[in-house]
Amino acid sequence: MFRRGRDLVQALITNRQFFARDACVVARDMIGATLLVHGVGGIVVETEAYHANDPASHSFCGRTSRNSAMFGAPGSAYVYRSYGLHWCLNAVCLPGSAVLVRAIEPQSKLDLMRANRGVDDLRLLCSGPGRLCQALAVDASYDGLPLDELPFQFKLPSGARTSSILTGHRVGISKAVDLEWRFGLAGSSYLSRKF
DNA sequence: CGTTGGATCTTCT
DNA sequence: GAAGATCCAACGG
Repeated sequence: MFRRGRDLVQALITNRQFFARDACVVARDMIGATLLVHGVGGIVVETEAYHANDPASHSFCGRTSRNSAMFGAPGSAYVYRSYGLHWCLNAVCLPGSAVLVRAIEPQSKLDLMRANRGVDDLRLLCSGPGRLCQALAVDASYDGLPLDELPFQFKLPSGARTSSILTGHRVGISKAVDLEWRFGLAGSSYLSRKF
């Protein structure tokens, strides 16, 4: 009993420590981790880092009601609407910085994801920030929630990393376009686009 | 293959 | 009023 509780606290501390670092480092380290929402999800295969003093970041011009979750606790979710249609899910790192989760390899509750997306092809379920939010049914009501508590589950891969990480330019931005802050799992069939 | 335009909301000018 | 961390269907070559 005591042991269980102690391990739980330990896990929460390490989880918070994991996110309370440079967003680029966190973005790279998140590749291969398992992310679930209500048990739906899979393995993170593509991420992008956004810094507090990064012209491409929502937080660059300071705190607003939309981006306030970016200034919350490290390890919490920042969810925003993109192009008026899609939701995008981020993991908050140091204050004002975050990692955009761009693609997931579907693993858990595939049929639920298919139903949420209205698509059968596994490769089209979570390969893109808007797609994965639709597949995992993430919307504004998840903004600010901690990723290490239900309905979220976030687990780092156990053991040493076996596959290599791709690096590239971030997608769909017009500022700070030269930075290579996009990361992906080499060889994955579930990336949103080529590197 | 590649390109284009429409859907539709939030923020800032 | 314009632009945006997007997606998809409809084109054209």
